[in-house]
Amino acid sequence: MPATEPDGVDAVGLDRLIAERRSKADALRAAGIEPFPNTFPGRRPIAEVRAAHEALEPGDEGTEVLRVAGRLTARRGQGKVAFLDLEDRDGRIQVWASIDRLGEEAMGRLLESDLGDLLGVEGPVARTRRGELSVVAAEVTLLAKALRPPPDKHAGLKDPETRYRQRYLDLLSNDDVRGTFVARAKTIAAIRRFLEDRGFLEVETPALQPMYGGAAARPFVTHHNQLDRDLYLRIAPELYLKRCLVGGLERVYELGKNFRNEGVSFKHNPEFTTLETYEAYVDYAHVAEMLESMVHEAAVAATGGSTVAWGDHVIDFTPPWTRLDLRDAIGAASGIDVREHTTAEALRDAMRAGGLEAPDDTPWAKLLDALLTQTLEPTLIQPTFLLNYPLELSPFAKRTSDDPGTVERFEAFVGGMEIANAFTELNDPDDQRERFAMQQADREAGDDEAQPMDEDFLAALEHGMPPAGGLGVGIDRLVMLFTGKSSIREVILFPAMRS
RNA sequence: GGGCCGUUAGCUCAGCUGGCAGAGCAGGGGACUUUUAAUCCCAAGGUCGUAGGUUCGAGCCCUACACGGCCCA
Repeated sequence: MPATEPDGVDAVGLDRLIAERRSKADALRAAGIEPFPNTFPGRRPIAEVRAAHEALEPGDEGTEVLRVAGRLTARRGQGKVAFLDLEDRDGRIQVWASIDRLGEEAMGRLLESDLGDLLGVEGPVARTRRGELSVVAAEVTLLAKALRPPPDKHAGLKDPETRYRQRYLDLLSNDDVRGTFVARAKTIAAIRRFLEDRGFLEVETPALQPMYGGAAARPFVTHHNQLDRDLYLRIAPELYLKRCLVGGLERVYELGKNFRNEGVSFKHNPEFTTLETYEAYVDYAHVAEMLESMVHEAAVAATGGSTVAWGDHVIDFTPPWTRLDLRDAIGAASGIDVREHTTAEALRDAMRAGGLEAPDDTPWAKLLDALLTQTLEPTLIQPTFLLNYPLELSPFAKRTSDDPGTVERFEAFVGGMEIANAFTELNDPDDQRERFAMQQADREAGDDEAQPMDEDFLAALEHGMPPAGGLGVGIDRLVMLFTGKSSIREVILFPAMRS
Protein backbone atom coordinates (compact mmCIF):
# COMPACT_ATOMS: atom_id res chain seq x y z
CA MET A 1 0.00 0.00 0.00
CA PRO A 2 1.46 3.40 -0.94
CA ALA A 3 2.45 5.44 2.08
CA THR A 4 0.46 8.42 0.83
CA GLU A 5 -2.90 6.65 0.98
CA PRO A 6 -5.20 7.25 3.96
CA ASP A 7 -5.64 4.36 6.38
CA GLY A 8 -7.80 1.59 5.05
CA VAL A 9 -7.59 2.82 1.46
CA ASP A 10 -5.88 0.14 -0.56
CA ALA A 11 -8.52 -0.48 -3.19
CA VAL A 12 -8.18 0.55 -6.82
CA GLY A 13 -10.30 2.38 -9.37
CA LEU A 14 -13.81 3.36 -8.35
CA ASP A 15 -13.51 1.45 -5.08
CA ARG A 16 -10.53 3.59 -4.15
CA LEU A 17 -12.35 6.81 -4.97
CA ILE A 18 -15.27 5.73 -2.79
CA ALA A 19 -12.99 4.63 0.02
CA GLU A 20 -11.23 8.00 0.01
CA ARG A 21 -14.52 9.83 0.31
CA ARG A 22 -15.75 7.49 3.04
CA SER A 23 -12.58 7.98 5.03
CA LYS A 24 -13.08 11.76 4.83
CA ALA A 25 -16.62 11.35 6.16
CA ASP A 26 -15.31 9.13 8.96
CA ALA A 27 -12.66 11.71 9.84
CA LEU A 28 -15.33 14.39 10.12
CA ARG A 29 -17.43 12.21 12.42
CA ALA A 30 -14.33 11.56 14.54
CA ALA A 31 -13.92 15.35 14.81
CA GLY A 32 -17.56 15.68 15.95
CA ILE A 33 -18.89 16.97 12.62
CA GLU A 34 -21.96 15.30 11.14
CA PRO A 35 -21.46 14.77 7.38
CA PHE A 36 -25.23 14.48 6.84
CA PRO A 37 -26.89 17.21 8.96
CA ASN A 38 -30.67 17.52 9.02
CA THR A 39 -31.31 21.03 7.83
CA PHE A 40 -29.84 24.30 6.59
CA PRO A 41 -32.44 26.98 7.34
CA GLY A 42 -32.61 30.37 5.67
CA ARG A 43 -30.97 29.36 2.43
CA ARG A 44 -31.75 31.54 -0.58
CA PRO A 45 -31.83 30.48 -4.24
CA ILE A 46 -28.62 31.36 -6.06
CA ALA A 47 -30.42 33.01 -8.97
CA GLU A 48 -32.17 35.35 -6.52
CA VAL A 49 -28.93 36.19 -4.72
CA ARG A 50 -27.26 36.95 -8.04
CA ALA A 51 -30.10 39.19 -9.18
CA ALA A 52 -30.01 41.15 -5.92
CA HIS A 53 -26.27 41.88 -6.26
CA GLU A 54 -25.83 42.53 -9.97
CA ALA A 55 -25.07 46.19 -9.25
CA LEU A 56 -21.91 45.46 -7.22
CA GLU A 57 -18.75 46.84 -8.83
CA PRO A 58 -15.52 44.83 -8.99
CA GLY A 59 -13.81 45.06 -5.61
CA ASP A 60 -17.08 45.91 -3.77
CA GLU A 61 -18.62 43.83 -1.04
CA GLY A 62 -22.30 43.86 -0.02
CA THR A 63 -23.36 44.41 3.59
CA GLU A 64 -25.95 41.66 3.91
CA VAL A 65 -24.85 38.26 5.20
CA LEU A 66 -26.84 35.47 3.54
CA ARG A 67 -26.87 31.74 2.95
CA VAL A 68 -26.72 29.69 -0.23
CA ALA A 69 -26.61 25.93 -0.66
CA GLY A 70 -25.86 23.57 -3.49
CA ARG A 71 -23.50 21.10 -5.05
CA LEU A 72 -19.77 21.71 -5.31
CA THR A 73 -18.99 21.51 -9.04
CA ALA A 74 -15.51 22.99 -9.37
CA ARG A 75 -12.62 24.19 -7.25
CA ARG A 76 -9.67 26.44 -8.09
CA GLY A 77 -6.75 27.20 -5.80
CA GLN A 78 -5.55 24.97 -3.03
CA GLY A 79 -3.54 27.15 -0.66
CA LYS A 80 -4.61 30.02 1.52
CA VAL A 81 -7.32 31.12 -0.91
CA ALA A 82 -9.66 28.96 -2.94
CA PHE A 83 -12.55 29.53 -5.33
CA LEU A 84 -15.37 27.03 -5.52
CA ASP A 85 -18.41 26.83 -7.78
CA LEU A 86 -21.68 26.07 -6.04
CA GLU A 87 -24.68 25.08 -8.11
CA ASP A 88 -28.35 24.87 -7.17
CA ARG A 89 -31.38 24.15 -9.36
CA ASP A 90 -31.50 27.47 -11.13
CA GLY A 91 -28.06 28.97 -10.77
CA ARG A 92 -24.38 28.83 -10.06
CA ILE A 93 -22.23 31.14 -7.98
CA GLN A 94 -18.59 31.27 -6.99
CA VAL A 95 -17.60 30.86 -3.36
CA TRP A 96 -14.54 32.85 -2.36
CA ALA A 97 -12.81 31.18 0.54
CA SER A 98 -9.72 32.52 2.24
CA ILE A 99 -7.86 31.48 5.34
CA ASP A 100 -8.18 35.09 6.59
CA ARG A 101 -11.97 34.85 6.87
CA LEU A 102 -12.45 31.19 7.62
CA GLY A 103 -9.52 30.49 9.88
CA GLU A 104 -7.09 27.63 9.51
CA GLU A 105 -9.34 24.82 10.72
CA ALA A 106 -12.41 25.65 8.62
CA MET A 107 -10.28 26.36 5.56
CA GLY A 108 -8.57 23.01 6.02
CA ARG A 109 -11.94 21.25 6.17
CA LEU A 110 -13.14 23.08 3.07
CA LEU A 111 -10.09 21.94 1.13
CA GLU A 112 -10.93 18.37 2.18
CA SER A 113 -14.32 18.60 0.47
CA ASP A 114 -14.86 16.71 -2.77
CA LEU A 115 -16.56 17.63 -6.03
CA GLY A 116 -20.16 16.54 -5.71
CA ASP A 117 -20.47 17.37 -2.00
CA LEU A 118 -23.50 19.42 -1.01
CA LEU A 119 -22.39 22.54 0.85
CA GLY A 120 -24.05 25.43 2.64
CA VAL A 121 -22.18 28.74 2.65
CA GLU A 122 -22.84 31.83 4.75
CA GLY A 123 -21.34 35.24 4.11
CA PRO A 124 -21.64 38.54 2.27
CA VAL A 125 -21.67 38.81 -1.52
CA ALA A 126 -18.77 40.53 -3.26
CA ARG A 127 -17.54 41.05 -6.77
CA THR A 128 -13.91 40.07 -7.28
CA ARG A 129 -11.37 42.25 -9.08
CA ARG A 130 -11.90 40.00 -12.10
CA GLY A 131 -15.62 40.77 -11.98
CA GLU A 132 -16.97 37.45 -10.69
CA LEU A 133 -19.89 37.69 -8.28
CA SER A 134 -19.00 35.57 -5.25
CA VAL A 135 -20.22 34.60 -1.82
CA VAL A 136 -17.39 35.39 0.56
CA ALA A 137 -17.35 32.40 2.87
CA ALA A 138 -17.57 33.30 6.54
CA GLU A 139 -18.84 29.84 7.38
CA VAL A 140 -19.06 26.64 5.32
CA THR A 141 -21.24 23.67 6.31
CA LEU A 142 -21.11 20.23 4.73
CA LEU A 143 -24.78 19.35 4.06
CA ALA A 144 -24.29 15.92 2.51
CA LYS A 145 -21.12 14.05 1.72
CA ALA A 146 -20.97 12.61 -1.81
CA LEU A 147 -19.47 9.15 -1.42
CA ARG A 148 -19.20 8.61 -5.18
CA PRO A 149 -17.46 10.86 -7.71
CA PRO A 150 -19.65 12.96 -10.04
CA PRO A 151 -19.31 12.83 -13.84
CA ASP A 152 -16.65 14.98 -15.46
CA LYS A 153 -17.47 18.66 -15.06
CA HIS A 154 -16.55 19.83 -18.56
CA ALA A 155 -17.54 16.97 -20.80
CA GLY A 156 -20.62 16.27 -18.69
CA LEU A 157 -22.26 12.88 -18.82
CA LYS A 158 -22.81 11.79 -22.42
CA ASP A 159 -23.34 8.05 -22.49
CA PRO A 160 -27.09 7.79 -23.23
CA GLU A 161 -27.48 4.57 -21.32
CA THR A 162 -26.10 6.06 -18.10
CA ARG A 163 -28.00 9.29 -18.71
CA TYR A 164 -31.35 7.44 -18.78
CA ARG A 165 -30.66 4.75 -16.20
CA GLN A 166 -29.08 7.14 -13.70
CA ARG A 167 -30.95 10.29 -14.62
CA TYR A 168 -29.86 11.97 -11.40
CA LEU A 169 -26.31 12.05 -12.80
CA ASP A 170 -27.62 13.55 -16.03
CA LEU A 171 -29.55 16.20 -14.10
CA LEU A 172 -26.69 17.16 -11.83
CA SER A 173 -24.08 17.37 -14.56
CA ASN A 174 -26.01 18.77 -17.54
CA ASP A 175 -27.69 22.16 -17.09
CA ASP A 176 -29.79 21.87 -20.23
CA VAL A 177 -31.31 18.61 -18.99
CA ARG A 178 -32.49 20.35 -15.85
CA GLY A 179 -33.88 23.06 -18.14
CA THR A 180 -35.84 20.49 -20.12
CA PHE A 181 -37.64 19.21 -17.05
CA VAL A 182 -38.26 22.72 -15.77
CA ALA A 183 -39.87 23.45 -19.16
CA ARG A 184 -41.94 20.30 -18.81
CA ALA A 185 -43.21 21.41 -15.40
CA LYS A 186 -44.03 24.87 -16.75
CA THR A 187 -45.93 23.36 -19.68
CA ILE A 188 -48.09 21.25 -17.40
CA ALA A 189 -48.67 24.10 -14.96
CA ALA A 190 -49.71 26.42 -17.82
CA ILE A 191 -52.20 23.85 -19.14
CA ARG A 192 -53.79 23.43 -15.71
CA ARG A 193 -54.00 27.20 -15.33
CA PHE A 194 -55.58 27.57 -18.78
CA LEU A 195 -58.25 24.95 -18.10
CA GLU A 196 -58.94 26.19 -14.60
CA ASP A 197 -59.57 29.67 -16.06
CA ARG A 198 -62.14 28.19 -18.43
CA GLY A 199 -64.13 26.43 -15.76
CA PHE A 200 -62.82 22.89 -16.26
CA LEU A 201 -62.73 20.53 -13.29
CA GLU A 202 -59.70 18.33 -12.88
CA VAL A 203 -60.88 14.79 -12.19
CA GLU A 204 -59.20 11.47 -11.55
CA THR A 205 -60.55 8.30 -13.08
CA PRO A 206 -59.35 4.71 -12.70
CA ALA A 207 -55.97 3.70 -14.01
CA LEU A 208 -56.85 0.11 -13.10
CA GLN A 209 -59.84 -0.74 -15.25
CA PRO A 210 -61.98 -3.88 -15.52
CA MET A 211 -62.45 -3.11 -19.23
CA TYR A 212 -60.11 -0.97 -21.31
CA GLY A 213 -60.95 1.31 -24.21
CA GLY A 214 -60.82 4.77 -25.70
CA ALA A 215 -57.86 4.12 -27.99
CA ALA A 216 -56.51 1.60 -30.46
CA ALA A 217 -53.81 -0.11 -28.42
CA ARG A 218 -52.90 -3.28 -26.57
CA PRO A 219 -53.18 -3.00 -22.77
CA PHE A 220 -51.08 -4.22 -19.88
CA VAL A 221 -52.90 -6.78 -17.77
CA THR A 222 -52.49 -7.09 -14.02
CA HIS A 223 -54.23 -9.02 -11.29
CA HIS A 224 -56.04 -8.04 -8.11
CA ASN A 225 -55.41 -10.79 -5.57
CA GLN A 226 -58.27 -10.21 -3.14
CA LEU A 227 -60.87 -9.65 -5.85
CA ASP A 228 -59.23 -12.48 -7.78
CA ARG A 229 -59.70 -10.77 -11.09
CA ASP A 230 -57.60 -9.38 -13.91
CA LEU A 231 -57.54 -5.64 -14.38
CA TYR A 232 -56.19 -3.57 -17.27
CA LEU A 233 -53.95 -0.56 -16.97
CA ARG A 234 -55.80 2.14 -18.85
CA ILE A 235 -54.85 2.91 -22.43
CA ALA A 236 -56.96 6.11 -22.19
CA PRO A 237 -59.30 7.73 -19.66
CA GLU A 238 -61.83 8.64 -22.36
CA LEU A 239 -64.74 6.38 -21.47
CA TYR A 240 -64.67 7.36 -17.80
CA LEU A 241 -64.47 11.07 -18.56
CA LYS A 242 -67.60 10.76 -20.71
CA ARG A 243 -69.36 9.12 -17.77
CA CYS A 244 -68.51 12.35 -15.91
CA LEU A 245 -70.35 14.28 -18.64
CA VAL A 246 -73.35 12.01 -18.21
CA GLY A 247 -73.19 12.82 -14.50
CA GLY A 248 -73.40 16.55 -15.22
CA LEU A 249 -69.81 17.69 -14.53
CA GLU A 250 -69.98 19.52 -17.91
CA ARG A 251 -66.32 20.51 -18.28
CA VAL A 252 -63.73 18.01 -17.08
CA TYR A 253 -60.14 17.18 -17.74
CA GLU A 254 -57.60 14.63 -16.62
CA LEU A 255 -53.86 14.98 -16.97
CA GLY A 256 -52.03 11.76 -16.29
CA LYS A 257 -50.43 8.54 -17.38
CA ASN A 258 -51.65 6.06 -19.95
CA PHE A 259 -50.12 2.65 -20.48
CA ARG A 260 -49.80 0.90 -23.82
CA ASN A 261 -48.21 -2.46 -24.33
CA GLU A 262 -46.16 -1.58 -27.39
CA GLY A 263 -42.53 -1.28 -28.39
CA VAL A 264 -40.25 1.48 -27.20
CA SER A 265 -38.86 3.95 -29.72
CA PHE A 266 -37.82 7.57 -30.00
CA LYS A 267 -41.50 8.48 -29.90
CA HIS A 268 -43.05 5.74 -27.81
CA ASN A 269 -42.67 4.95 -24.14
CA PRO A 270 -44.97 2.31 -22.58
CA GLU A 271 -46.21 4.84 -20.05
CA PHE A 272 -46.73 8.38 -21.23
CA THR A 273 -48.67 11.46 -20.24
CA THR A 274 -51.79 12.78 -21.91
CA LEU A 275 -54.32 15.47 -21.33
CA GLU A 276 -57.95 14.70 -22.11
CA THR A 277 -60.65 17.36 -21.93
CA TYR A 278 -64.42 17.10 -22.44
CA GLU A 279 -66.67 20.10 -22.75
CA ALA A 280 -70.46 19.85 -22.96
CA TYR A 281 -72.46 21.74 -25.59
CA VAL A 282 -69.58 22.46 -27.99
CA ASP A 283 -68.30 20.70 -31.11
CA TYR A 284 -64.86 19.95 -32.52
CA ALA A 285 -64.50 23.36 -34.14
CA HIS A 286 -64.72 24.95 -30.70
CA VAL A 287 -62.20 22.44 -29.37
CA ALA A 288 -59.76 23.38 -32.15
CA GLU A 289 -59.90 27.02 -31.09
CA MET A 290 -59.33 26.05 -27.48
CA LEU A 291 -56.37 23.80 -28.36
CA GLU A 292 -54.51 26.41 -30.39
CA SER A 293 -54.85 28.98 -27.59
CA MET A 294 -53.87 26.48 -24.93
CA VAL A 295 -50.77 25.26 -26.76
CA HIS A 296 -49.77 28.82 -27.53
CA GLU A 297 -50.03 29.80 -23.87
CA ALA A 298 -48.11 26.70 -22.82
CA ALA A 299 -45.35 27.50 -25.36
CA VAL A 300 -45.00 31.00 -23.96
CA ALA A 301 -44.90 29.66 -20.40
CA ALA A 302 -42.31 27.00 -21.22
CA THR A 303 -40.06 28.89 -23.62
CA GLY A 304 -40.80 32.57 -23.11
CA GLY A 305 -42.04 33.03 -26.67
CA SER A 306 -44.47 31.94 -29.36
CA THR A 307 -41.85 30.33 -31.59
CA VAL A 308 -39.39 27.49 -31.14
CA ALA A 309 -36.50 26.20 -33.23
CA TRP A 310 -37.15 22.74 -34.63
CA GLY A 311 -34.30 21.40 -36.74
CA ASP A 312 -33.90 23.86 -39.59
CA HIS A 313 -37.39 25.28 -39.02
CA VAL A 314 -38.93 27.82 -36.72
CA ILE A 315 -42.32 26.68 -35.50
CA ASP A 316 -44.81 29.43 -34.73
CA PHE A 317 -47.60 28.45 -32.33
CA THR A 318 -49.51 31.73 -32.70
CA PRO A 319 -53.20 31.09 -33.49
CA PRO A 320 -54.97 30.57 -35.75
CA TRP A 321 -53.38 27.39 -37.06
CA THR A 322 -53.86 26.14 -40.61
CA ARG A 323 -56.97 24.03 -41.11
CA LEU A 324 -57.03 21.48 -43.94
CA ASP A 325 -59.54 18.90 -45.02
CA LEU A 326 -57.90 15.48 -44.54
CA ARG A 327 -58.75 14.15 -48.00
CA ASP A 328 -57.70 17.38 -49.76
CA ALA A 329 -54.41 17.52 -47.86
CA ILE A 330 -53.58 13.89 -48.59
CA GLY A 331 -54.32 14.49 -52.26
CA ALA A 332 -52.00 17.49 -52.34
CA ALA A 333 -49.17 15.69 -50.53
CA SER A 334 -49.37 12.32 -52.28
CA GLY A 335 -50.90 13.08 -55.68
CA ILE A 336 -53.51 10.42 -54.93
CA ASP A 337 -57.12 11.58 -54.86
CA VAL A 338 -58.64 9.28 -52.27
CA ARG A 339 -62.13 10.30 -53.36
CA GLU A 340 -61.50 8.61 -56.70
CA HIS A 341 -60.19 5.38 -55.15
CA THR A 342 -63.16 4.34 -53.10
CA THR A 343 -62.27 0.67 -52.56
CA ALA A 344 -59.37 -0.80 -50.64
CA GLU A 345 -58.11 -2.52 -53.81
CA ALA A 346 -58.14 0.68 -55.85
CA LEU A 347 -56.41 2.72 -53.17
CA ARG A 348 -53.82 0.00 -52.56
CA ASP A 349 -53.01 -0.14 -56.28
CA ALA A 350 -52.69 3.64 -56.47
CA MET A 351 -50.38 3.71 -53.45
CA ARG A 352 -48.16 0.94 -54.80
CA ALA A 353 -48.07 2.62 -58.20
CA GLY A 354 -46.71 5.67 -56.37
CA GLY A 355 -43.99 3.60 -54.68
CA LEU A 356 -45.68 3.60 -51.25
CA GLU A 357 -46.11 0.83 -48.71
CA ALA A 358 -49.63 -0.60 -48.81
CA PRO A 359 -50.16 -3.82 -46.84
CA ASP A 360 -52.46 -6.59 -48.09
CA ASP A 361 -55.77 -7.38 -46.37
CA THR A 362 -56.11 -3.85 -45.05
CA PRO A 363 -59.37 -1.92 -45.17
CA TRP A 364 -59.67 1.35 -47.06
CA ALA A 365 -59.62 3.57 -43.97
CA LYS A 366 -56.40 2.03 -42.67
CA LEU A 367 -54.77 2.48 -46.07
CA LEU A 368 -55.78 6.12 -45.90
CA ASP A 369 -54.09 6.33 -42.52
CA ALA A 370 -50.95 4.69 -43.96
CA LEU A 371 -51.00 7.20 -46.80
CA LEU A 372 -51.28 10.04 -44.28
CA THR A 373 -48.35 8.72 -42.25
CA GLN A 374 -46.09 8.22 -45.25
CA THR A 375 -46.72 11.33 -47.28
CA LEU A 376 -48.50 14.10 -45.41
CA GLU A 377 -47.54 13.83 -41.75
CA PRO A 378 -43.78 14.51 -42.21
CA THR A 379 -44.59 17.74 -44.06
CA LEU A 380 -46.79 19.17 -41.31
CA ILE A 381 -44.12 21.19 -39.51
CA GLN A 382 -46.14 24.30 -38.68
CA PRO A 383 -49.18 23.69 -36.45
CA THR A 384 -51.92 22.25 -38.66
CA PHE A 385 -55.36 20.76 -38.14
CA LEU A 386 -56.50 17.94 -40.40
CA LEU A 387 -60.28 17.81 -40.37
CA ASN A 388 -62.89 15.14 -41.06
CA TYR A 389 -61.75 11.56 -40.67
CA PRO A 390 -63.23 8.32 -41.99
CA LEU A 391 -65.75 6.78 -39.62
CA GLU A 392 -63.93 3.42 -39.51
CA LEU A 393 -60.92 5.01 -37.79
CA SER A 394 -63.02 6.82 -35.21
CA PRO A 395 -65.37 4.64 -33.16
CA PHE A 396 -66.24 7.37 -30.64
CA ALA A 397 -66.72 10.35 -32.97
CA LYS A 398 -70.00 11.76 -34.27
CA ARG A 399 -70.88 11.60 -37.95
CA THR A 400 -70.93 14.80 -39.99
CA SER A 401 -74.42 15.86 -41.02
CA ASP A 402 -73.63 15.69 -44.76
CA ASP A 403 -71.66 12.41 -44.92
CA PRO A 404 -72.44 9.41 -42.69
CA GLY A 405 -69.06 7.86 -43.59
CA THR A 406 -67.16 10.81 -42.17
CA VAL A 407 -66.90 12.03 -38.59
CA GLU A 408 -66.34 15.42 -36.97
CA ARG A 409 -62.77 14.80 -35.91
CA PHE A 410 -59.45 16.55 -36.19
CA GLU A 411 -55.88 15.66 -35.48
CA ALA A 412 -53.34 18.41 -34.85
CA PHE A 413 -49.80 18.05 -36.20
CA VAL A 414 -46.67 19.99 -35.36
CA GLY A 415 -43.08 19.22 -36.25
CA GLY A 416 -44.22 16.26 -38.35
CA MET A 417 -45.81 14.63 -35.28
CA GLU A 418 -49.41 14.15 -34.22
CA ILE A 419 -49.86 16.04 -30.96
CA ALA A 420 -53.61 16.03 -30.49
CA ASN A 421 -56.77 14.22 -31.50
CA ALA A 422 -60.29 15.55 -30.97
CA PHE A 423 -63.84 15.04 -32.02
CA THR A 424 -67.42 15.91 -31.53
CA GLU A 425 -68.27 13.09 -29.15
CA LEU A 426 -70.67 10.36 -30.17
CA ASN A 427 -73.54 10.51 -27.68
CA ASP A 428 -76.16 8.40 -29.49
CA PRO A 429 -76.02 5.08 -27.60
CA ASP A 430 -77.44 3.06 -30.51
CA ASP A 431 -74.88 4.44 -32.95
CA GLN A 432 -72.17 3.76 -30.34
CA ARG A 433 -73.35 0.16 -30.08
CA GLU A 434 -73.03 -0.18 -33.87
CA ARG A 435 -69.49 1.20 -33.71
CA PHE A 436 -68.53 -1.34 -31.06
CA ALA A 437 -70.00 -4.02 -33.29
CA MET A 438 -67.81 -2.82 -36.17
CA GLN A 439 -64.80 -2.96 -33.86
CA GLN A 440 -65.81 -6.46 -32.81
CA ALA A 441 -65.76 -7.48 -36.46
CA ASP A 442 -62.27 -5.97 -36.89
CA ARG A 443 -61.19 -7.84 -33.79
CA GLU A 444 -62.46 -11.12 -35.16
CA ALA A 445 -60.62 -10.32 -38.40
CA GLY A 446 -57.39 -10.21 -36.41
CA ASP A 447 -57.05 -6.59 -35.28
CA ASP A 448 -56.02 -6.95 -31.65
CA GLU A 449 -56.09 -3.18 -31.16
CA ALA A 450 -59.81 -2.95 -31.91
CA GLN A 451 -62.11 -1.75 -29.12
CA PRO A 452 -63.79 -4.34 -26.93
CA MET A 453 -67.56 -3.94 -26.36
CA ASP A 454 -68.25 -1.98 -23.17
CA GLU A 455 -71.84 -2.51 -21.98
CA ASP A 456 -71.33 -0.43 -18.85
CA PHE A 457 -70.29 2.55 -20.97
CA LEU A 458 -73.28 2.05 -23.28
CA ALA A 459 -75.61 2.03 -20.27
CA ALA A 460 -74.14 5.39 -19.22
CA LEU A 461 -74.82 6.86 -22.69
CA GLU A 462 -78.38 5.57 -22.53
CA HIS A 463 -78.92 7.87 -19.54
CA GLY A 464 -78.11 10.82 -21.82
CA MET A 465 -74.77 12.49 -22.47
CA PRO A 466 -74.86 16.11 -23.59
CA PRO A 467 -73.39 16.92 -26.99
CA ALA A 468 -69.73 17.60 -26.32
CA GLY A 469 -66.31 18.22 -27.76
CA GLY A 470 -63.47 16.00 -26.53
CA LEU A 471 -59.72 16.35 -26.86
CA GLY A 472 -56.58 14.31 -26.23
CA VAL A 473 -53.13 15.88 -26.21
CA GLY A 474 -49.77 14.09 -26.06
CA ILE A 475 -47.94 16.01 -23.36
CA ASP A 476 -44.59 14.31 -23.92
CA ARG A 477 -44.59 15.26 -27.60
CA LEU A 478 -45.59 18.81 -26.76
CA VAL A 479 -42.63 19.08 -24.41
CA MET A 480 -40.38 17.62 -27.14
CA LEU A 481 -41.46 20.46 -29.42
CA PHE A 482 -41.00 23.14 -26.76
CA THR A 483 -37.51 21.91 -25.85
CA GLY A 484 -36.31 20.93 -29.33
CA LYS A 485 -35.74 17.29 -28.37
CA SER A 486 -36.15 14.62 -31.03
CA SER A 487 -36.57 11.67 -28.64
CA ILE A 488 -39.34 11.10 -26.10
CA ARG A 489 -36.68 9.68 -23.78
CA GLU A 490 -35.24 13.18 -23.45
CA VAL A 491 -38.46 14.51 -21.91
CA ILE A 492 -39.35 11.56 -19.63
CA LEU A 493 -37.27 11.54 -16.47
CA PHE A 494 -36.95 7.77 -16.21
CA PRO A 495 -37.75 6.19 -19.59
CA ALA A 496 -38.42 2.47 -19.95
CA MET A 497 -35.23 0.44 -20.43
CA ARG A 498 -34.41 -3.21 -20.77
CA SER A 499 -33.19 -4.84 -17.62
C1' G B 1 -38.63 -7.93 -36.08
C1' G B 2 -34.38 -6.28 -39.82
C1' G B 3 -29.87 -3.32 -40.96
C1' C B 4 -25.84 -0.28 -39.37
C1' C B 5 -22.89 1.73 -35.36
C1' G B 6 -21.15 1.62 -30.34
C1' U B 7 -19.42 -0.73 -25.38
C1' U B 8 -11.38 0.69 -23.37
C1' A B 9 -9.70 4.18 -16.08
C1' G B 10 -14.91 7.47 -11.91
C1' C B 11 -16.18 10.90 -16.60
C1' U B 12 -14.93 12.22 -21.90
C1' C B 13 -12.23 9.87 -25.53
C1' A B 14 -7.53 7.93 -28.50
C1' G B 15 -5.54 3.13 -29.59
C1' C B 16 -2.22 2.30 -36.95
C1' U B 17 -1.50 -3.70 -40.82
C1' G B 18 -2.81 -8.40 -34.78
C1' G B 19 3.11 -7.31 -31.37
C1' C B 20 4.37 -4.29 -23.60
C1' A B 21 -2.91 -0.39 -22.40
C1' G B 22 -2.78 5.75 -23.76
C1' A B 23 -4.45 11.10 -22.95
C1' G B 24 -7.38 15.07 -20.66
C1' C B 25 -10.43 15.85 -16.51
C1' A B 26 -11.60 13.81 -11.65
C1' G B 27 -8.99 11.36 -7.38
C1' G B 28 -3.85 11.03 -4.09
C1' G B 29 1.04 13.71 -2.35
C1' G B 30 3.46 18.59 -2.79
C1' A B 31 3.71 24.30 -4.23
C1' C B 32 0.59 28.63 -4.66
C1' U B 33 -3.65 34.74 -0.68
C1' U B 34 -8.11 37.28 -6.74
C1' U B 35 -9.02 32.09 -9.56
C1' U B 36 -12.57 31.41 -14.10
C1' A B 37 -11.86 24.30 -17.81
C1' A B 38 -6.57 28.10 -12.54
C1' U B 39 -1.37 26.75 -12.98
C1' C B 40 3.25 23.87 -11.86
C1' C B 41 5.94 19.18 -9.94
C1' C B 42 5.43 13.88 -8.42
C1' A B 43 3.10 9.23 -7.96
C1' A B 44 -1.12 6.06 -8.74
C1' G B 45 -5.38 4.24 -11.31
C1' G B 46 -7.52 -1.20 -16.50
C1' U B 47 -11.80 -8.34 -15.96
C1' C B 48 -10.56 -3.42 -23.08
C1' G B 49 -19.36 -5.40 -22.32
C1' U B 50 -19.85 -11.22 -21.66
C1' A B 51 -18.71 -16.20 -23.51
C1' G B 52 -16.35 -18.95 -27.07
C1' G B 53 -13.06 -19.36 -31.52
C1' U B 54 -8.69 -18.29 -34.93
C1' U B 55 -3.44 -17.18 -33.97
C1' C B 56 3.22 -18.07 -31.54
C1' G B 57 0.50 -13.67 -29.89
C1' A B 58 -6.27 -10.52 -29.86
C1' G B 59 -8.58 -4.03 -27.35
C1' C B 60 -8.05 -5.00 -32.82
C1' C B 61 -9.98 -10.79 -36.78
C1' C B 62 -14.46 -14.58 -36.50
C1' U B 63 -19.16 -16.48 -33.94
C1' A B 64 -22.89 -16.03 -30.32
C1' C B 65 -25.09 -13.25 -26.54
C1' A B 66 -26.21 -8.71 -23.46
C1' C B 67 -27.06 -3.55 -23.22
C1' G B 68 -27.42 1.11 -25.78
C1' G B 69 -27.90 4.51 -30.12
C1' C B 70 -29.48 5.60 -35.16
C1' C B 71 -32.24 4.09 -39.47
C1' C B 72 -36.07 0.89 -41.45
C1' A B 73 -40.69 -2.12 -40.45
